Amino acid sequence: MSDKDNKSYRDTLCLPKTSFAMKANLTQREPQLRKEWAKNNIYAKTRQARQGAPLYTLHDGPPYANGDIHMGHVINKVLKDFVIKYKTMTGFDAPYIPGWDCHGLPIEAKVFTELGEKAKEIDKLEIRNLCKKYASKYVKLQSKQFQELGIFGDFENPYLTFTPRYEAGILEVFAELVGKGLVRKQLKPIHWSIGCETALAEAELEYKDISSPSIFVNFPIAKESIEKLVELGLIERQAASDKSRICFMVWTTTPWTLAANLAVAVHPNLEYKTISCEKNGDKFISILCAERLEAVIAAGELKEGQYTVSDKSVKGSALEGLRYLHPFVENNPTDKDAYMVVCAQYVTTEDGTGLVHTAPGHGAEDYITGQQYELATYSPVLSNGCYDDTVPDWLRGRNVLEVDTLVNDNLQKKGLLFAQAAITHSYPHCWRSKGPVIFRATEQWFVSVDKELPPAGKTLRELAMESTGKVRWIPAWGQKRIEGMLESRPDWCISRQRSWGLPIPVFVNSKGDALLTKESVLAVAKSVGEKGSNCWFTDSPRQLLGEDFELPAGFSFDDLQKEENIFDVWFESGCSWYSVAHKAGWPVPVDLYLEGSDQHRGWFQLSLLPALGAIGKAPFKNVLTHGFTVDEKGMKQSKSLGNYVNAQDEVAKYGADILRLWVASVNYQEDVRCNDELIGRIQDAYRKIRNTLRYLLGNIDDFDPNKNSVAYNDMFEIDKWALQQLQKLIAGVTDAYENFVFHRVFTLIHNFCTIEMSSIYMDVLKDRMYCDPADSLSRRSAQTVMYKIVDCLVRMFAPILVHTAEETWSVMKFKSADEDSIHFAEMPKVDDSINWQQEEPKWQKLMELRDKVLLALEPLRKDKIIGSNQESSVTIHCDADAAAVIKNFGLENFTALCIVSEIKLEESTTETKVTAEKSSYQKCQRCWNYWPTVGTNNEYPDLCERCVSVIR
RNA sequence: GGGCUCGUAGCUCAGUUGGUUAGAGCGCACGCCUGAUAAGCGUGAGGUCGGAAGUUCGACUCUUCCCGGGCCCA
Repeated sequence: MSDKDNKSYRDTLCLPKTSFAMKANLTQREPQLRKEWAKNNIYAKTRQARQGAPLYTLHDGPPYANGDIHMGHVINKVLKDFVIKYKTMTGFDAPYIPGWDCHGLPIEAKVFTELGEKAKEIDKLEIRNLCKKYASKYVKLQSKQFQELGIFGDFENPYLTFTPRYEAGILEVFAELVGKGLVRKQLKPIHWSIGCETALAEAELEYKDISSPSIFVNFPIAKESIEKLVELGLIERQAASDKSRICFMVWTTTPWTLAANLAVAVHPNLEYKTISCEKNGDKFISILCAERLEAVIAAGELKEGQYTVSDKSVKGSALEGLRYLHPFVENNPTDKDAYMVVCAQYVTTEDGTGLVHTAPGHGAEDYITGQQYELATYSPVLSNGCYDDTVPDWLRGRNVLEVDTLVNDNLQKKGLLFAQAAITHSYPHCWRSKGPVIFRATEQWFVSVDKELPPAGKTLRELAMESTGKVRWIPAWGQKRIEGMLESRPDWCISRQRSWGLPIPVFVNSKGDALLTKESVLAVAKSVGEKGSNCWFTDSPRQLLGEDFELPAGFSFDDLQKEENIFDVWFESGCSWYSVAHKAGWPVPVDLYLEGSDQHRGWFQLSLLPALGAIGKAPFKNVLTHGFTVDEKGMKQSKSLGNYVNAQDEVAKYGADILRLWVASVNYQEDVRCNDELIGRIQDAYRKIRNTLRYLLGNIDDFDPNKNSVAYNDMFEIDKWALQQLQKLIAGVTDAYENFVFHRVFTLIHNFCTIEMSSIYMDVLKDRMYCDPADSLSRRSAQTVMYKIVDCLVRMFAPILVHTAEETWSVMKFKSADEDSIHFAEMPKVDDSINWQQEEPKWQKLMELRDKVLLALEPLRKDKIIGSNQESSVTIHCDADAAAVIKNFGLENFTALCIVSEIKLEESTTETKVTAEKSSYQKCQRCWNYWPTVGTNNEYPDLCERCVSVIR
């Protein structure tokens, strides 16, 4: 038999035929598909297709409009797209309105950097316009990059936080909070540039090493507190009455802040001792942390014998409440308590004395401690860096950066300066004036979280804590996390002293009274909604509020100034549930917020608070979070570490569907390991799915479901099995999608393609599909099933492999639904008439037997007795049970299932055993089976009976 | 330093309320096929479940501590 003859039989076979290419060529095919989608307005059409259907609202959290998108964006947006597409395919009207966070310092800072020297001459409005331009540029860029991932949405009409409509919404929410009395003004220390006389944000600080004074200062303890120390046993009674001065020893590197000292902080759990010594003729007993003794002795250059240390020690908590005298301020300048020991967790033993000089008006931690102990936020420093009149006269009007020597001399004279030196340390400087930055308390606007608000009479914090139980958090620990944050969060400082943002609409009169009422805010909201927030800078108060606005008592338009604070951008994005969702007509709470787990503190919390304040409800029903991308070792990714994965590069290299499949393959609830290799590996899985489709499509090329379908009951057993497996798959995939467990969708589909399809069903089917007559029941039975499988598979992975699904849909000759795009189609549902559970035990036994058969062939193959399975003849020595299973199934069917030429059954009492040998029959040159009928036909001596009948 | 969280084969994932020799797919190795062919099939080797201690008759599953990550704070 020559090759040529073989060829002639080849032509009598029904081999797979399809235009669906094996090679995906995603990077070229995908852009073409997207062009088609754009041309056909795919998103608008999806919405039309679901008009009137129940809404499913996923509200997009706005990414910051700066820079290229990265892998974090990819995960976030692709997950959202999975949800939107899945919900659409299950019959919901699932709109997606993408948004961008456009205001804020990073953009303003970039614009300043780009301007360079020119920045100083440019006015606020011009800066704002440049910022708007900058933000718009990146909105456009990111929008394009998102769409390149195959994401559908209203990218023509995204929400941008700088638009008048959005800004007005923020003010409308703010008005509610104002109306409920939640907004108040309070002093708070912030970074202050003396050179620029302006507040600075963290991002505007440059850290430089400078030399600062390092001084150890004794704060004399008040008489009544000395008595307590005696009671504690830390001070001996005799010592208390002799001429020693008993002090708390503190350490500082900013002597100028001593003028604003209001407290001394200790760590409640550290041990404190006394050191007694004589220095410069003064006798001291100083209290300090036991662990710092050695360092302090060294700093004071005390020699052995010049000092004694107490044996007794007390915990810091025992010192709480003890009082001292300020070293140079005679009377407490504030209207609140001062000059006592307080406890703070941040006190360390790394430097200093373990007693921390605390000036609530001049330090972040000091401020928090001050709040806890109800101290004043005392900051006797003017905007130009000079002391005000509340300090001792020898400091008044002096620049705080030039008084270190004065302070030291004063302390020296009083004998309170234990030691002084210089240290070099990193210290923040202003990025523009380059001078050192100070902490200075300024008036800021706050949203109170502990003030009761009408009508419930509960605080925002209480409402927030109650609301978390009503939200479904995915994963569930999100609830604990956000509750922890809500429990401990301070009042929300919503004001910033910048240009690029929405102004806080506060007016002040010359007496310094602020005009901020629900009505005034709503009046400004109207102006802003019409003209945009630039009007705050261009219009007069009268214009902003409107001619008919009724000013409250004490205010007149002739005496009204505008404040120039802007909102914290978090307040802006925290109002999106109103500015976007509510204004789009969606019911609030919306169905789903879906962001990275950092947003528990960020967007989730800061959307929850305004919503509770304004409407008394959380803005979301479900909150789903995902983890962060890390490198292959699980470490944080960064450009500087060199383990950064560039999202654009990956899309360009592999195509969007590969990235999307990768997102679907990982458990996003945890950190996601990610590098080029890991993404590249997903291509294998993609190819398996693609080839499975290709094979199925190739085998139904001549199948018209309307004409050739076979009823379930008339099908071959293995075809029924395949349909049963499909139902099982649909059930699993549906459940996984419903619960947002996309990696289970991936695993289920991938395993289905690999095991049920490729390695079992499609392999078993070859003989029937290729060799039986084209229009035979056996082929039509299998084709009915394969058609159904393609149809269901493509729908099930459509939300993930958006391009490949569309491509598949387009090559399907007979579509089961008359939709132009797979993305309008519906998800398959389980066919309840097919009871797959019932058949499972039977099939499990059959498959186990099949495995035993296949295993028995291996030795023959190894010994080169057979090559393919078809060359073998198998004998199964099986128990009655197994024999029954096989007989019931049909020996012929089982032989086909194993793809061998012959199986003989021999009942045996022992354990089931399979033996195999080379078939004694001849090989049919058409179907390659070794069957007894080969050679029985004279006309075709090289064919089996079946093949003879087919080619006749 | 604090809150939350994660750590099962090379990779991605399963492992119900603690209970037989810890599973799957991929990858890898070896072999087969050459009528899915830059495809397809089979077989096999890989984990003692981050580490230690404890509770228990019995723990990957519970407790404590430690190590190493991540997010958010300080």
